Amino acid sequence: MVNEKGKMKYFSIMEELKAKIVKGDIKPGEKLPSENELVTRYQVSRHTIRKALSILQNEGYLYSEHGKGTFCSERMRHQKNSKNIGVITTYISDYIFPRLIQGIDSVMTENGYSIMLKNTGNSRDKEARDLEEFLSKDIDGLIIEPSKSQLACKNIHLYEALDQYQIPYVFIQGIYTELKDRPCILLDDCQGEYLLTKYLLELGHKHILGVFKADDRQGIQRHKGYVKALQEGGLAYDPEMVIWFHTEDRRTKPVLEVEEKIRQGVPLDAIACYNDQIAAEVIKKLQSLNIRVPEDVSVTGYDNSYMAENSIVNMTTIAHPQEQLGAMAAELLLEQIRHVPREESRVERLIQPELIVRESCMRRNVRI
Amino acid sequence: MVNEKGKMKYFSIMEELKAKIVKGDIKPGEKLPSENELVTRYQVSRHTIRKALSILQNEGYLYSEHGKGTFCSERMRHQKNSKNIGVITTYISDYIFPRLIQGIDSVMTENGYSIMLKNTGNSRDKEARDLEEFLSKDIDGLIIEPSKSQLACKNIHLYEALDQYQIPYVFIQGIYTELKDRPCILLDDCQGEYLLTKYLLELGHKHILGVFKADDRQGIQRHKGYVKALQEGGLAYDPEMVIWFHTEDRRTKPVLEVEEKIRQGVPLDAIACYNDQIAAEVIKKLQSLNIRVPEDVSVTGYDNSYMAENSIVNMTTIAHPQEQLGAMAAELLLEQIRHVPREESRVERLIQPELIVRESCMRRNVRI
DNA sequence: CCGTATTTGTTCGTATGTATT
DNA sequence: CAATACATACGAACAAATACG
Repeated sequence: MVNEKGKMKYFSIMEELKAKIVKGDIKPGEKLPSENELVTRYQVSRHTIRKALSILQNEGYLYSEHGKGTFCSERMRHQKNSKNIGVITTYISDYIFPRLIQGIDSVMTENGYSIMLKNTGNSRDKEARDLEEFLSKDIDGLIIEPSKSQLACKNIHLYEALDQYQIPYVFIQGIYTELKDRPCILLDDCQGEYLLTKYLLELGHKHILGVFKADDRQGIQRHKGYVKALQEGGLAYDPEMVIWFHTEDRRTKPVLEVEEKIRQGVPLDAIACYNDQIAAEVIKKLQSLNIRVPEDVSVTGYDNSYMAENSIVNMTTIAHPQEQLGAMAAELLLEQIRHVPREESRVERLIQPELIVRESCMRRNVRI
Repeated sequence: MVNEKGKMKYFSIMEELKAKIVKGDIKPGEKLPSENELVTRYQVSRHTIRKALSILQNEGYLYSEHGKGTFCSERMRHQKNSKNIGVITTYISDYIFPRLIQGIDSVMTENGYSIMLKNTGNSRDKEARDLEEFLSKDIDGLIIEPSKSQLACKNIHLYEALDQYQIPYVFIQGIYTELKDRPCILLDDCQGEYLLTKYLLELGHKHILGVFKADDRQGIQRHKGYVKALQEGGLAYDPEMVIWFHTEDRRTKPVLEVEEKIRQGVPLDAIACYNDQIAAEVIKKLQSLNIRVPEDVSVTGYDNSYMAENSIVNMTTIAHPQEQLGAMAAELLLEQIRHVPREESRVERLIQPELIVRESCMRRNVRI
């Protein structure tokens, strides 16, 4: 009772038709092939076709008229000027999120827009559901923080649907490689980690352990900056000195592997962490191992979050202008909504990082 | 193809079942006869029965479980069906807000709702604008954290408008006295501050300075608990030992007045602060005055926010189940949307506080 | 206006799959 | 394991609305 995709026939037919409608292959008001045509096309019974169609009718994608045919609903076309915009973030944490939203909100409220909020938990499937949800509602624009931005995007068709409906959207923090040309506000993460690593090198560190996230753009870029600084500093890049982690194991792997390296006796005098959160956990772990920060090991964070300023050891980190980022994204989206051409855009799209020096790093006395 | 009543078989069967549900002959949660039983009862084919049932399922009257049966829904059909709900908070800070929203979001998303977010900056005028905005949009319900909940409410007419449009709403954190009977999720702030103050008294403190917010319910309630504990402990309540502040001067007044009291030489061995944020600032100020916490002065916070755990001194505070509060508010709102009567409500509305003891308080040696 | 073909709507019968008890 | 109940699927027939020559 299952087809090759492991789903019910009526369900996959329904999905296929829905995708065509969402993408615009079937346009509002257009007549669908008759039930009998669909029967021969899909090689299923009429009953199965009718089941698929009835779902789409219930969801409002289709309507049918007795004796005439089945048609794509008009109501699926979006009325502009709902004065709503959507925001999709990865997490609703107390880490970056609040100030980001604050920045978006202040600009958007000022311009008379309301914000609809969704989050993905950094899951692609949830992102797809959120996008479909927003596509079915009336929004004038969308700000999206991509989920797992470094992996190939499965949701391209949904973004293409946004294009088709002329709903502008702006990426923040990261961008899918398949959608590189879309408007986007990024932090120069490569440069940021470069500054941090260079700073560590200048303090005389020789064995800098890197801890980076493998499944988002930020992680890859920060790693790049780390490598660049090492090479400029004349130190060989050693893959053994880098710990990679993913969203799923972020709470355990980084700290455990740092501990492992130390137990193995790997020489290290500094740890460059993916962000403040990881840095805070690493510092706690080091202290529990009776390793002092910064006296024995220097640690750097990233983002300049509250943790960087309110932890046991105040961290050297990179400023993350969270609120500004939100405000800039909002302004860029407003430009898109107002069809301001690229040349006239007044929104800077690459934010330059700024090194914040606090007390988590200390000069090493280098003996030769 | 018409029966004696001039209607389709499936249609009249559907109507007959619907009438039974509406009348109460079939009660919520009750199991319907199996499809085959209905087949023999109505003398129609199983397909016809399924067609009738599927309509009622789509309208939300019924749901069916594979292998178990078909059941009458708990929920009644909602007329408004935008599947949007509004949330109005006072601030979008990284203090309470993120986890609160997280709790609301997880419940609401699970039930197919989208969240529209607005914040007031604790301003009544902004709250009025937000309410008007939501009234003009299509929302099925509203969760509101009142702004300056202790002052007389100027926006009653807007809440009455919500009543008129039958848009249910739920208050969190506080409630306007004029709207006391409305559904609401509160923390027992009086009891919370009572626990803290009692704890301080048990540690032998005799001069407990209170710092409270004057313009919201929480501040007033916490002050009440503070007074209650003092009186039970046999200490006279001294208004001079309480610092009141408002939203507008929250960033400066509390710390300045604490400093002032100390310079005046007012004897004090403990400070009970309105929340962790104030406590953190007070601790910083005390340390800058070379007063040690907790050796010289004990300090308590409130909310058990990240600050309580990640500051220079880990604070004794009251747990604020932020995420749970959000989830409970969301569930209460769903009950309102589904017209669940008060007696059948399964949402607790007063959250009991829990004392979290950390290192910001220390026993005093009392000499007599 | 009529007749025919097309298209959706309703109904029945039958068989098999799968979850629950 | 068997019985029960819902889920999916195919086939067939006829009704009712519509389109078109």
